[in-house]
Formats: sequence, C-alpha cells, structure tokens
Amino acid sequence: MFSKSCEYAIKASIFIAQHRDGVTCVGVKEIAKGIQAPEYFVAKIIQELSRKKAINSIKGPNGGFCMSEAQMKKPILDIVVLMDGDGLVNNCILGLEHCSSDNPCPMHHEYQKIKQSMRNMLENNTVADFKSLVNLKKAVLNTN
Amino acid sequence: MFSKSCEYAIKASIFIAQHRDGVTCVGVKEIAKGIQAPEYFVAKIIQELSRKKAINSIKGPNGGFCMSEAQMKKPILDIVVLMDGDGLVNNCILGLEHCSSDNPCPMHHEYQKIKQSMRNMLENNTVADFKSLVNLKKAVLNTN
DNA sequence: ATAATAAAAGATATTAATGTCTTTTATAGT
DNA sequence: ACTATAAAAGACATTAATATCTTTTATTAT
Repeated sequence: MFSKSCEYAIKASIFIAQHRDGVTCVGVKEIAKGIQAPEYFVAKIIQELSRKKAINSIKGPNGGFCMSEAQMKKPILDIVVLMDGDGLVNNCILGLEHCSSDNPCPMHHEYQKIKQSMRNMLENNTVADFKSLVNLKKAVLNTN
Repeated sequence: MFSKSCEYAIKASIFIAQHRDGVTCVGVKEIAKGIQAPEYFVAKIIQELSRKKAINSIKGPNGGFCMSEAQMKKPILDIVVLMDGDGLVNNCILGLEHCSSDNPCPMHHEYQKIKQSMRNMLENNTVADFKSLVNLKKAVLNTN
C-alpha cells in the first residue's frame, strides 16, 4: 500500500502536529522513538518533508520540527503524494499504462470504487484530524 | 498496491484461463507477450503458481500452462495471497504490529471500510470472471 | 569568539524486488 | 534410442528501497 517511507512520514507528521504547543519543537530522536522507526531513516524523511514545506524545521539548540496550523490542515493525501507520488489514487491496479473506462483492465470497474474511496479518505482527512484522535487517546502511533 | 510479481501473476492467470480450449496449453513466450511482461520473469512467476497448484504445467513438446475449471473458479484473492501474502487485506495501513478497533492507529476506522471492500472485491471475483471480460472484449490485458 | 546543539547534506551499507541467462529434467514424436 | 521442445531449477545481475554513519552548516547560549 504505502512505502515504509510514506508510513513513517505520515506517522511523523501526526507526531509533530501532536507535540505542537506553539513554542517548542520536537527533535528527530523523539520523533523516531514516538513512532517506533529507525532514527536516521526518519531523519532523512522529515528532512524531505521539510524541504517540501510540509513541515518546518529549526536548526541549532532547541531546534527541531514543527507545523503551522495551515500545514496541519493539509489532507494526508499531500504527504502521501510527496513520498509515494499519486500512483495509489491514479494508476491502474494491474499496472496498465493506459487503463480507463474506455479501455479498461479486467479489474478496472471493480477497482474504481475502491480507488475513489481511498482518494476520498486521503483527501478528506487532515493531519490535524488524526492528531486529534491521538491527543484524545482514541488512537496510537506505536505499539508500546 | 500489488507487487510487480503479483500484477504479472494475475494477468498471466487470466491469460492462461482465456486461452484454455480444453486441448492445448499456452507457453511462457506467448503469455509474456500477451501480458507485455518480461519473459524470464514471467517464467519464474508462473512456475511458482504451478508449484502452488494455482495453474497446471506440462513439460515437453506441445507443453505449456493451463487451468482446470476448478482453478479458474478460484477468487483472485488466492493469486494475490500466493504472491504477496495477505497483508493487503489484513495489515494496518500504517504498519502497526497490533492495530485493531480496540487499539487503533489514527487511520484505522477510516481504512477499515476500504480494506473490507478490497477484500470483498478480491474474494468475489474469480479468474474466470475476469477471463470472461477479456474474451468478450470488454477488457484488455495489455496496451497494444 | 567559543562551545554545544541539532538539522542538512552527503556517503556508504544492506536488503528485497525485479529482471536475465544457463543448465537440467521431463516428454513427445520420429 | 535419438532429437527437439518446453518447463524446472539454479545462478547471476541490476535496481530500488530501506537503513546507517559521517561531515557540514546554522543557531543558540555562554
């Protein structure tokens, strides 16, 4: 479904959003622990998110990562597309280059609805939405 | 979504089913051409399908691959599970080891419906179903 | 200015997926 | 028996994903 990079990116975004109190940032180490993912790998990924303006970073002492309200209100789809591209919500499930209702692969019609609901799910839910669930202890980001 | 191996396995199964006239088999070369996939790679994959009894193979002159009615009536999910395991219809979308409605990841509830419809789609459609679409020219297995 | 901190960037390592080629085995037809 | 055919099996190659480590840059606090 998602690549590991994308999984980590989603979880890291939610974790960063969750720890936003408007003042302090959260560092790579804490993020990696919080989402149970390898530290150096997470570092790479959130650097990329930062470069692509999905999150903010601050260097030096007391530095780290944080998100603006605007960034938190972005749909999760944005994160997914940044990491994995839009294949999940656009491509043919059987990998046909040109698959459409005119020229469908055998699974096209069956898959259309699923692809659409996947797209809706990713478009209609923001980082903030998922952050709230975690804050309310209605969801978790790790298995501890 | 699916691995390349799984994509090829699904397309190859449908292709083999489609060419079944009860008498002759279809060879690797023809299959690979028919589904626009690398010949040697397809060979590996259908060998695996054969070993796992999803298709039959016959060695020697006029040999090749074919499927029984029973094999054609298996849901596509069987092929998917043989190639990629059951992660797609069972695992957490964020990769949590223990994700359930009791202890959900942030996306769990949103994803449940989608995972279920994916499972239904793969369980309720057989190789024969998709084969029919191709035979009726209502679907294609390649982009030529 | 200097030292400490933490991200950015770059280099390297490991593993898994994908793809290709060669040799072996089974079978059919002569 | 011999030859041709085609899958089976095994070895090898390439690429992409995942993971780790080192060096550099920016910033803060002393």
